[in-house]
Amino acid sequence: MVRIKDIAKEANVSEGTVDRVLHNRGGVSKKTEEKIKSILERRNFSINPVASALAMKNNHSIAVLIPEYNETDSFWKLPYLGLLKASEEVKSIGVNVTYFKFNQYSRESYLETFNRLIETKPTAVVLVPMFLQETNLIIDELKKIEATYVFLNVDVEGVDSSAYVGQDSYMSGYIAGKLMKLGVPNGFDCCILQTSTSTGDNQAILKRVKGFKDYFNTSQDENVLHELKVDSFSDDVQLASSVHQFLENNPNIRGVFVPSSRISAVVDVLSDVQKQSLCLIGFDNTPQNVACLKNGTVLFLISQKPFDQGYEAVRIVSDHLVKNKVLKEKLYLPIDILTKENVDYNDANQLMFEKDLNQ
Amino acid sequence: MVRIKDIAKEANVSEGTVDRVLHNRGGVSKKTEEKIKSILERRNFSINPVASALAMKNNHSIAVLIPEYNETDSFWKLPYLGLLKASEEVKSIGVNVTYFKFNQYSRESYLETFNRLIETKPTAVVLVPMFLQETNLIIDELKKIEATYVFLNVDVEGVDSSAYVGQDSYMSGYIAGKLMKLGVPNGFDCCILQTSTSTGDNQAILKRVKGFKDYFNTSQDENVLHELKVDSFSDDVQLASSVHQFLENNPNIRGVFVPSSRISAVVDVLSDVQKQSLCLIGFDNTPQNVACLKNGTVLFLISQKPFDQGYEAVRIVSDHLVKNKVLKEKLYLPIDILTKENVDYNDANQLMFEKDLNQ
DNA sequence: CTGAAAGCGCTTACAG
DNA sequence: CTGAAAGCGCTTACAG
Repeated sequence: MVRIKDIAKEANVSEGTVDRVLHNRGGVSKKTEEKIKSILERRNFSINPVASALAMKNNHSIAVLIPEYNETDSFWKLPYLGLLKASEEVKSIGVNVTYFKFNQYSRESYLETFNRLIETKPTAVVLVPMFLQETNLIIDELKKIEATYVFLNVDVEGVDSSAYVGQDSYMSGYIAGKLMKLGVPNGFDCCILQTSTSTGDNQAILKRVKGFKDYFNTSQDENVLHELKVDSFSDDVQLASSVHQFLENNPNIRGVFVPSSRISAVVDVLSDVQKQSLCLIGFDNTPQNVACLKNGTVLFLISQKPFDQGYEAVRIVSDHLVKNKVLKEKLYLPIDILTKENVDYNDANQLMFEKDLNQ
Repeated sequence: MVRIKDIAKEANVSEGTVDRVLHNRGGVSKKTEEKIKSILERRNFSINPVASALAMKNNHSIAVLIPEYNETDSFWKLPYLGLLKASEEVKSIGVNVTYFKFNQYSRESYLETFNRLIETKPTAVVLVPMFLQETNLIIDELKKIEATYVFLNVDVEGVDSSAYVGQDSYMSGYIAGKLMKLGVPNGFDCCILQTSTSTGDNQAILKRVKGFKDYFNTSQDENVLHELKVDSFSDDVQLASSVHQFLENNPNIRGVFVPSSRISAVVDVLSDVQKQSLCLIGFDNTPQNVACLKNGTVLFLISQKPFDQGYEAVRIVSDHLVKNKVLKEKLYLPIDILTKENVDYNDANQLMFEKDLNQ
């Protein structure tokens, strides 16, 4: 390993001078600068980030603003684990990550939690921008203190952000459309099943639906596309009656697309015959959905790679803070197509990390 | 931040003694040990990994034995880039990675390159075990020097290894079978198209074919499965004549499965009508294959995630060396289903890394 | 069983 | 414009 000391000796200068050209701090004569640069190049020098971090007492801090999760509402667990994994890794380059969890159904909680966050004066912020109006307030604050901030999982249009880490929702819906066409025999119909009320991550769902429809409309085969809106996925009885009535009225339907993460709720209210005859496609690898995939009722799930989203968000921000890498505006994660057969292979990384956690 | 120095002062001992109890190095009286431990606890001390890494001069070395690549035969480029990315990251925890490239068609090159590698006395080795007999010799050597070694991309049965990073080939073929069933209308036939001669990664291909057939046999629909073996994918003229003759003799065929990475060669010899009417499914996201996916001739590609394979191999070995994490025996990477629509999102990581390289 | 000191490779004042 | 020296927090011999 080539050290600054080695470069300095070869150039007949002090280590301080090498450091000055390495970081463009100026105050070095053109001549020595050139000389040092050429030696740097030739010896293929690269700074030792560990020593650098130690000397600088690198105390970058990333604060994360993310919804809390629990047993029944566990979607945010996976992004959180991904964040945690990256946090552990970046510790060794002097980056400290702290978490602030809010209630995703409460604007007050969102804002209040952010206020606690901002008091810690982080150098960068990773946030899930749940509520548009409040997010605008937050962004104003962040700009004031000149913090880098990246959006995680939810991309808000019309709001500047340093970067976004998540999925291209439109395209993921488009792909769901393609898979649906494959799963439903020609001449039969499909439907899109969603709630009529809006929830937090509505934005993504709207885009998925748009993508899905667009695929249907551009494709030449003629399958009719119906739409069913229900009040809630949580009220079993009502959901059951809406779905059954709808399917009776439209006996030609052979495919159901659920653009939210709640397809398992739909499966729960279907009869065995319906499970057999319908091609079901949904989103997100929640435990419940994965169970439906494995028992064969759901044919495909599109995964957002939530674990990876969290992981990448912390990584790119760290690399930006420590190594001055440019933040990519949009970091779109893979659109995973999950089937019964490949789902178990899909989160080796995440499983390994969870295992480590329990040790 | 609480430092060792602070703990030492409070306990009226030297920093060295605190270090001894932190790492259970022994040689500390029961009494002082207890005292220090309680202070550690109370002050909620945790070691600064940056300083630790620097002081330890962590000088682990990983040597990688991997096939070389070039323009036409570029499969190994992606694993290499993945290895490179991880190498950069683990530098900061004191791990150095060096590369040794061999000619994948020459046993002599394989063995001779390994001999050069072993002279550098690496603490761990990542290798692509191309030739069975030679691999056995290599493993013997590695055991002698007690080096950790992990297999990359190719898993060799009947040979001990510390770990394997790659795909579950059988299952990936099985999934190809499932997708083929979706793409081919009921009542029509399919065929598996492969070379009759064996090549290096034959093992994987055999397992894919087995998986594919198994899916066909367990599924209730009746599509007949044919097989066509050709001499080589490189001889266009001959390939064209074999394929055309075969398709004429079996006009009922609507799907072609190519279990190697060469489906693009098959596409090149098909007529426009054939391209239209056949459902084509292949392996690996080589540039040529991706082009076929994008222009719509190939419906699905199964990806091995070659970039990630390289990346993970270096990461797990590093974590093993530095953090004493146990090596997972089999690290199966996701079985990616690629379509025209999602292929561009699939290697954001790899593309970002390539961009960084060029800066 | 314990301490004092040097060193890991880089950065940061300070002096000139 | 440049150098010498101290320091980041931990680890490693070495001496006792």
